[in-house]
Amino acid sequence: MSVAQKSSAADRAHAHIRAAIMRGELTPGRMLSENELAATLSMSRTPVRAALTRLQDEGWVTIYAQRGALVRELTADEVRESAETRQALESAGIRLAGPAQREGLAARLADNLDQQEQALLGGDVPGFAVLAMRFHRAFVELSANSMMLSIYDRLQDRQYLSILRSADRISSDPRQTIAEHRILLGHAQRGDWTAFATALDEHQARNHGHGATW
Amino acid sequence: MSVAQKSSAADRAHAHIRAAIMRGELTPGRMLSENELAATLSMSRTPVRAALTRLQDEGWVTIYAQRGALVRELTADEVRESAETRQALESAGIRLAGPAQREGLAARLADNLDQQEQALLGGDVPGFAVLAMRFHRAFVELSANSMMLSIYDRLQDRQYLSILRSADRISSDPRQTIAEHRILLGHAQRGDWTAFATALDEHQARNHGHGATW
DNA sequence: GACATCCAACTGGGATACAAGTAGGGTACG
DNA sequence: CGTACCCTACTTGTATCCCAGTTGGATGTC
Repeated sequence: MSVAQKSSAADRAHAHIRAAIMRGELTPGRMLSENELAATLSMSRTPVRAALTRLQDEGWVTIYAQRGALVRELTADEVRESAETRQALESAGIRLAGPAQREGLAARLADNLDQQEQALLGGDVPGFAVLAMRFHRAFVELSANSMMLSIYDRLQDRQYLSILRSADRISSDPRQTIAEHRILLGHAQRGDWTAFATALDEHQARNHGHGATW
Repeated sequence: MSVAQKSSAADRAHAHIRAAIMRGELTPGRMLSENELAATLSMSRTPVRAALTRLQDEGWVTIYAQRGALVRELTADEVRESAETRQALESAGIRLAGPAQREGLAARLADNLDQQEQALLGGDVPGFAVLAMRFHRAFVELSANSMMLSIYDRLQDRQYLSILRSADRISSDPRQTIAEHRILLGHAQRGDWTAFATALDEHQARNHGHGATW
């Protein structure tokens, strides 16, 4: 499959705008014009429009009738609600996990944790954030439930920026975070899934409020 | 606010098609044409297209390029995954509930249960199904988390038909369902939320597999 | 009859044209 | 100077047009 997947103009527009927001080029409060976007992307308004409505469904922008699309700010409430929802799915993932799913978990978590430590030693905060996000995503993967996973991804995706920002705030004591992660890993290695679930709840409760989940 | 909310043609198209699917007029496997829909709705293809893409995002149809939009069938896997996800959110709702949210719960559940029994006595199975859905939705409402609630609504909404269908299958022993619901109510009335959460888990586990959650 | 081929009638994707609504600045008037 | 008004320059919403891809039946061939 070396041939590039032919994508529609609408998909390209969606990816472009979304990436620009994630990179921080398009900041909240910025007003987007269909004409302007169409011009920079060398396409007509039609696919741009489709992309914007999709971005609205995904929570990135708000479209005001006859006025334009506004890049949305994540409110504090939204961050909190999103974190709560993600935690709910993580807990469910643990509960739904069967032996087959649990099989390779400990090894993967251990590997991820090593990388987390290396990232911190190298001062790579964004790298650490991504790894921590993957660490938690692994719990939802346990569910073997693609619907849950897609919902989770959407939430985590949308929070990417604020998670990255909160990384700075938290980096004062990242060792504490990793220590808690290591406790989870220990339970997983021993196969004590009840203790694992309990520890995850506590871990989440401790992080409750700052928006990031790790 | 007696004036009817002015809605866009795209919104009308979306509501129309979605309602037709929910009513069972448009059955899975049916191929929808933009031209045909535009004609029956007396509008151009443009708003119809917007509606169809949105319906695709919501899981109602699948759009095949240059061929048309297919009304989707709910696969068994999808029903199972959806049920698991809904249960995850219900459990989270209970856990997140504060005293303020728990306040009126018992009364509301009791009222709902009375209506459930009346519906069954009257042989109103669809009515019973709707009431049972509301019963479970109440748990998610406890979370005071609008994001969770909207995700839950979308899942429940999409499963509406299969839930209604499974109502027939289950109606053989609806008293058992109501009895379990009454146990939950009892815990809520006593304020024993730990027992409530446990009973909910068991209740869900018992229903696991038939797609409906009640 | 079986099969390859072709072609016409569809499909949706995108570009463009037009309609309708909004916001804000300039202007006339008090 | 303040205020109401209006007009212009935007915006999105919808309609229409064109294009490329798909499909399935008619047709020709063996």
